[in-house]
Amino acid sequence: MQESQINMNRLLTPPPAETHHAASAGPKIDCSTCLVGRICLPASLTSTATDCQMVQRRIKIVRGDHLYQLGEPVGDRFYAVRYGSFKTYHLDPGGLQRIVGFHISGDHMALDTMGLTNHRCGAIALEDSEVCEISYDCLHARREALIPLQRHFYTMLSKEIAREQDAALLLRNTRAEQRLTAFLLGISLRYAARGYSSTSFRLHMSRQDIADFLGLTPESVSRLLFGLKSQGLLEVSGRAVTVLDAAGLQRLAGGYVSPPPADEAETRQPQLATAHAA
Amino acid sequence: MQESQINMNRLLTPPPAETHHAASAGPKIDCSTCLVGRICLPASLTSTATDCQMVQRRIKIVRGDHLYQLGEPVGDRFYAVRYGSFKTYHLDPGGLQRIVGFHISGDHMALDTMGLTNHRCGAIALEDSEVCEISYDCLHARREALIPLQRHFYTMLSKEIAREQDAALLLRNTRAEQRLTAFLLGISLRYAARGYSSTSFRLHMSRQDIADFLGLTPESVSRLLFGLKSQGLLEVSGRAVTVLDAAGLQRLAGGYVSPPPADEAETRQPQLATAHAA
DNA sequence: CGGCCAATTGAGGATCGTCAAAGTACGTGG
DNA sequence: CCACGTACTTTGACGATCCTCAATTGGCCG
Repeated sequence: MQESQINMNRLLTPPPAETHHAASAGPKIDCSTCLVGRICLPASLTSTATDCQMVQRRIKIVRGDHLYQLGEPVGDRFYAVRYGSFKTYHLDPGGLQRIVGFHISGDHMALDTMGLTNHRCGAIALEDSEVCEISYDCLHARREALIPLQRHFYTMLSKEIAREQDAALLLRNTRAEQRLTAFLLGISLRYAARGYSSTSFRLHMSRQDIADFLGLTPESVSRLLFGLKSQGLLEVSGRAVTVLDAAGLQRLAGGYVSPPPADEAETRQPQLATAHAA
Repeated sequence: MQESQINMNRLLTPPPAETHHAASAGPKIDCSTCLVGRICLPASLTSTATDCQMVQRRIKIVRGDHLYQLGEPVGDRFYAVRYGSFKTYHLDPGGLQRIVGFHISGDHMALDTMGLTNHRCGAIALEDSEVCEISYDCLHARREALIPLQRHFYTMLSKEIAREQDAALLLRNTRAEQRLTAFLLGISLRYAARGYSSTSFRLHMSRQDIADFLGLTPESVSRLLFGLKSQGLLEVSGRAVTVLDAAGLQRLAGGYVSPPPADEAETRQPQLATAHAA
């Protein structure tokens, strides 16, 4: 966590009503007087938020600095942007930084970490900014007191978000062949995790559905499958698929898997590999 | 909700241990004997799940039938696939069905509806399948008793998922120009919602970041911006943007917006259009 | 003023979509 | 059991989109 007091590049950032000039842990932070309160929180909840000290402190981040690092342990908190803007990113399988999204005032960040132990994304300030740090404690008596079932529920939600992020990552950064390969490998892995054969399975969806999911056309899917067949990587007959060379497919997929298995993909270690520019 | 007793296309679906042949609301459903229990739930939680009657009933769905419809009101429940497979879809701005994802045994569905009132996606069985219906009630004493702050928190998470889904939708189905336009309009809308000018603003991120986020190259972004400029739709100078013809941009974006504003995109009414089966 | 990074511009080419048609699987009905 | 119709899948030719590579311009900071 970084803080600072310098401020520049303030084209769109009106000076906040009253700013504490460091990570301020003042007695009580009043959400009802916050200029972005109506975006960040329903009006009916601002007084509640103030009462239970939802915002524990405000943090200033200098342009270019991290609010939180990728892989960093998650504290029991998330953030709301008070002013300024951020980008969040994660690393693709090649270890390159890839944008997940942009966040401006009123937006929330690190919501996807609720059920995780480490940050999946890093957050960098695009300009000098300030965020409100919000603790989960105000939402539950105490996080440690969460019943395991609830905890698991949160984890599921976080992974749902992670799944969508990974799907978007794949769509943004890969070519058709790589995308399809990653898709097939994903299916294979998921079946394997459930005790089915990972090398011989049936695609229950149509080519149209696969194409749609991968941002392609059915014709392309068909041609690409033929291509993989020609390379001796798999056997395809209609919807029946047999993986012949899993390692070869892995190589083609280049570390991507889509969609990730439902519950078995823990915080993955981004391993460095061949780097290719955008 | 549909149920049936016929079963076919069972290439990958071993007969579940003991199957109730309709939507069965038997006294207690035992998760510890379920074959997918280890995928769907941590082993340490299966007995807890059984005790608090987490799974209220099991539902059979015939191939091609909906588990839930798009736009349908959300009951306080979500689903786990017991066997079979599903696709989830939503409609693009043109009203066409677009795949969100595929789900096989052990996967969860409708998790993204926790904080919503209506289903954002429809779910269709790709083969004869069975799901476990799980109530939120086991996670909290009673959903109605949720404190407003918690409710809002859930809503935020759901919208986070929705945001990611929409981003993926955009990436899959649009061309570069449409994508960039949708991006700019999204920025504009978000600024407007925060009281800033929606017609004149500054892009705080680099062209590289924009390109990365949209699955393009910086060169393309640059060219496309020039194109929009040539069409008289906006004025660009470095990172400063002035929208000249918002209506024209809307037309180009074709109903897409990326990313959706943080909190103002409520449950959209899906208009029925061409439907095509699995 | 000079250096560095970001942004632009240009030329060429690979990828993948579009359109059209033929082939195949599957379920239905005779 | 076989014929038929429908929907899905494959195959082919062509073209647009967008990436790649390279060089130039512009802006910001020391």
